[in-house]
This record gives sequence, C-alpha cells and structure tokens, in this order.
Amino acid sequence: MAKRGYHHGNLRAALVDSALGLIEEKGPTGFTLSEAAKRAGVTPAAVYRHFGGREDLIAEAARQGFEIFADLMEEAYNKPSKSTLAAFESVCRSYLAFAKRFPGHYVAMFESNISLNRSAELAAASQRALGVLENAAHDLSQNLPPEKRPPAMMFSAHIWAMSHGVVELFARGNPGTKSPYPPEELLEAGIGVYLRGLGLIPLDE
Amino acid sequence: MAKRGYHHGNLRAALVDSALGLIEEKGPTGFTLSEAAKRAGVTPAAVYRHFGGREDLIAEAARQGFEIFADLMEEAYNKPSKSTLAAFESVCRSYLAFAKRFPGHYVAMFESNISLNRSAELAAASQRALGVLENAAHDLSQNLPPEKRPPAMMFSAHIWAMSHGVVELFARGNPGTKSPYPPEELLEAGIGVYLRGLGLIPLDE
DNA sequence: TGTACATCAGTGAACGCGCGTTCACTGATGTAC
DNA sequence: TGTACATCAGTGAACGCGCGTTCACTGATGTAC
Repeated sequence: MAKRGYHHGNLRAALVDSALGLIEEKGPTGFTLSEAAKRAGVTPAAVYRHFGGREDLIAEAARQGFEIFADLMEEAYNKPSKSTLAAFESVCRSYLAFAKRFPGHYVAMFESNISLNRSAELAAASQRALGVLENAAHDLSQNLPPEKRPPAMMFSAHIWAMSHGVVELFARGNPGTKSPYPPEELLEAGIGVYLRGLGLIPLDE
Repeated sequence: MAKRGYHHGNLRAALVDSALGLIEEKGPTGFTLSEAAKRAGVTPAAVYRHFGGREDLIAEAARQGFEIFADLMEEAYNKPSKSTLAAFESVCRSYLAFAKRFPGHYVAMFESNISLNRSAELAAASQRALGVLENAAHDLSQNLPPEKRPPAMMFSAHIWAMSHGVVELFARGNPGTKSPYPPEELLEAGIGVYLRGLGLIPLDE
C-alpha cells in the first residue's frame, strides 16, 4: 500500500491492521483502541482522525473481512470445475480456508458483537458474502427434481452453521479442547454426508 | 436453595446467578466481577471469600452449565422411546433447548474463552456432557452395517458443530442478523438431512 | 438460659491501571504565487 | 526556485471512569461452658 498521506502514510489501514493483529492474538476481548494505536506507532487520539471510535474501527475490520470472504468464495465458485457439485464443495473449502487464514477478520465478523446493520457498507458486504454461499447452494439444488429440492436459504443456512461450528469448536487453538480430527477433514466429511442426505451425491459413492 | 451461611445465606450461589444474568444480558464482555457483586448486594471484596477471582467465577458458571447440559441430554436420551433414532433426535433437540433456556450458561461455556482444563471439575463436567452426545451417536451408528459406520467421534463432532452453529448464528437475538427459519426447525431439518446421508433414515421418508 | 468467646463472611477504603474520549496545540506537508 | 501561507494529521496532556485486587477491620453468627 503506497504512502499517500501527510504524516504517517496510511494510518487508517495501519490501524485496521493492528486491530486485526490484536484480535487474533488476544481474542475479541483483547482489542483496545489504545493498544491498536500504540501498535501503529501513534497516539490514541490520532485514531479519531480516521474513525468515530472504538466500535467503528472493529466494524471496519469486519467489513474488510466480509469483502475478502466474499471474494474468496466467489473465486472458488467461479473457478472452472467439472460440476456444480465440485464448485459447491470448493466454496465450502474456501469458508474454512478463510477462517484459518484471516482469524482476526473472522473474529471481528462473527464474535465481536458488532451489529451487521451498523453501517450500510457492512450490511452490504456481509450480504454479499452470504449471497455467494446461497447462490452456490441454489445452483447445486437445481440438480434435484423440484419436489425434492430444499429451499436454498435453508440449505445454505445448514452449510453455514456446520462450517461455523467447525471453525468455532475445532479449528481454533481452543485452550483445553483438542480437535478429534483436522478441521478440514471434519468439515469436508460432514458436508459430504449432508449432501448425500439431500440426494446430491449417490449414497454408495 | 436453603440459607446455610452466616451473613448472606449463600453468597456463592448468588454470585454465580448474578454473573449468569450479566452474561446473558450484556454478552460475554459485559460481565465484571464488581457488577456481579453489586447485583448480589455485596462488596466486590466479598467475592474473594468464595472465588479466587474473576476467572474462577466464570469457570464455576461454566461448570454448572456443563452439568445441567449433561443432565438434560442424559434425561432426553434415557427417556423411553421407540428407537435409538428417536432417542438421538431427542438429544439433539435438548441441545438447542438448553442453549435457549440457559443462555448465560451457554455463553460462559463456549464464548468466555475459559480453558476447559482450568480445573479438573470443569474438565470432567464438559467431558461428561460431550460424552452423552458421543454415546448417543455411537449407539445410533450401530444401526448401520460396520463397513458404513462412521467413527462415533466424527459423527458426534458433526452434530455438535451444526448445533453450535445454529445456536451462534440463528438462535441468538443477534443484532442485525435475522434468522431465516426458527432455529429449532432449522436444526431438526439439518440433522435429518445429515442422518439420511449416513443411511440412518431412509431417503424417501 | 445466659454469658464469654472464637470464627470468619462481608466491609470500606484504598491502590494502581488502562480504558475511551476531549481538546487546544503544533508542525510537517502540499500549494499558490 | 523561493517564499508565504493554509491545511489538517498527529500530539500530549488531561478527564472521569470502572475495573480487579489487597488489606486491616468489624460485627453477626455459632459454640462452649
């Protein structure tokens, strides 16, 4: 990111970065505006040139997270592949990949108690991300005869729930909980079973 | 709970209760030792007669939560029912029922960043609860021929993940997210699909 | 039943701390001439 | 190219606050006689 500002260069971006680092290292509670400012090499007061306050900074981190999240899932979905099934599974893999690669973002998005309606931009970004998943689910469900087709929204909610559950329970270095299986394997298997249950994968495959 | 103490009666229990109320109302961050003491009608310093400190109080709330959780799931599982399938589904329903009925406990257990190994009692309680779910999954999987049988641990991890995901994403009055379906319905349907995928429910049922 | 005593749950004051936020300021940068 | 000026990003000090924790204490309770 090129310097463009007056003194710091791009303090706004640097603040978001330190916030993400803090969240990642210390959990959602571990983030403080003052500490984020300190990490960016700046006085706490300087933050107020770029953000309305503590919450706005978290919200911006979450917003960026949803944008990246949506991009990654979109990329996975649009990657040329043999089938809608393969495309869908690729999207699911990218869910977990995102959570592991951008843990700070993930926490800001889902564990910081930020309202997704706090700003229009945040709401739009989160809807875009969830929309990708829902689209993938919708397209895949077209492989089923109409009478066996689940509502796309329910379908994607199930996938989302299982993915989120795996991330929260098994993908974190959760103190005291050790995962019985690698999270990728666990999620892949779980979604496989679920898709079989819908009739989207033959039972004996 | 009968009075049994000297001055307050049973301050220890009262403190856990106020902590749970606070967590429920204000989220995991909203809990402070001082406020919990105040709600129990007592000076913050009094807390130290009963707990090592702030974290110990949360840990005790979580421990009690796991005990209740385990009891409820056990009860659901041991309730006489037509089949292992019915018993299993009953356990799943009790998962969500617990989360809705004891939201403070649920948060203390899963969102407070308490290590489950912080004390032997907490570890035991959490293992007991998860053990019930794993047993139910194990018993149900016996309905399958051995070569199609999933490892009980993976089976129960999937159910746990989906249940937890539904709770976190759709069962909370999450600000900004509105659930597309009632969480009970969503979870019941999701688990139904999953069980079909394992071959535990006929596909056309 | 009455009294003296021991116990120990809860008090109240104090602590040092870091927090989010405010404000008048300063001084590096970009711009106009 | 050089100078004067305007801008505004970041400073530094200050604020009031509630936090978790400590400590010597006090006074209600239970107990021994």
